[in-house]
Amino acid sequence: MDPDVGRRYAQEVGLVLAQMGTTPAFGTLLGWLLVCDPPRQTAVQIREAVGLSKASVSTGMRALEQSGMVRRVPAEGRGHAYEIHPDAFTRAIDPTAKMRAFIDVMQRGLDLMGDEDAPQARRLRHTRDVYAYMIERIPALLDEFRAREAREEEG
Amino acid sequence: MDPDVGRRYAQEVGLVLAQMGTTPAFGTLLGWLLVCDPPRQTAVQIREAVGLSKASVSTGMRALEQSGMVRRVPAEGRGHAYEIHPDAFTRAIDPTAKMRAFIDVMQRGLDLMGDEDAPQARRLRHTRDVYAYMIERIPALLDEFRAREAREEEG
DNA sequence: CGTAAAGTTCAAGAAGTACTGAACTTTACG
DNA sequence: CGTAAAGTTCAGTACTTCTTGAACTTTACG
Repeated sequence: MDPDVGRRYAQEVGLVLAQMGTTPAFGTLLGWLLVCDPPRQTAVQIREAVGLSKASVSTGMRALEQSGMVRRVPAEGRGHAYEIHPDAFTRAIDPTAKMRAFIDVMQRGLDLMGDEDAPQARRLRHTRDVYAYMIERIPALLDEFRAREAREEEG
Repeated sequence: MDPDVGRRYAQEVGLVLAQMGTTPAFGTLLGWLLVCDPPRQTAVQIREAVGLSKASVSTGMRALEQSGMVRRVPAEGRGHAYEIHPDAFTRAIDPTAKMRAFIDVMQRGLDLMGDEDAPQARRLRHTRDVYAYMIERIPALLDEFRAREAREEEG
């Protein structure tokens, strides 16, 4: 991929991720690691590729590391390189996070009301229960996908 | 529920929703409509309850209406009242929205690469496919929940 | 049909946040 | 072991975005 195209794509990913609450820089770095060639790159390479400051690369890469999406690997010469985890998104970006937050705030409302079975609690109960059900079922879906993926790689 | 407790709870909901990209005022209004008694309230009542300006209530309620979470109902006397839809959250807050955004940006990366089967495209492909699979299966989960809910109301 | 309440719109101020330059610490080559 | 590259930290700046007061339009009661 053309380096210029890659840089712009990384920024696109940055925008998408930013709309989900990360900083643009965080998403840009992730976007670059998603498409870069070779897949392992040093901070200096990344910096030159995406055009962020040394400070932003340092802070952003640490956040990516802590979130478990990216890992450090030894590099020849000085410093170290970074590599995105193959299924970084499924590992770190929990699609049920939003639902959990809803469940929590609904439950808190029910606690404040005191009587969970009161008619006025219905609005809160319904929302809590829908999301609780979804979250309960989603892990099985992920397992199914992994099984299907494994089957395809054999066959 | 104590009016003061209700107001503070509405603000809590506002904070939770704000972390998902809405304005705090939007979430606060929604939070109030979740727990208020009576469930139908005029803009003036809402304004007094949550302590937002007339302007914020007006703008916020319109957004809630357009998102389909809240509907206007005729009020006695002047003006009109608002009422939250029983399953406002499941209707309007699509838990797959985030996944769709990821699928789109992964696909765009694959398009830029040209060759979808290239080894360097693997990182993009994997993420796209996981989320596509999840989205495909989630509607069935919602149906299951509704069926279960209907069964419980009979029994 | 006049008037006051209800509702809308928008410019301006306030508040929060992300990026970076610069100073500092750590690392490792020669 | 000196030095230069690599990496970290943080205060300041630039930017975006939410809220609101105020002026305006619409509604409906008397």
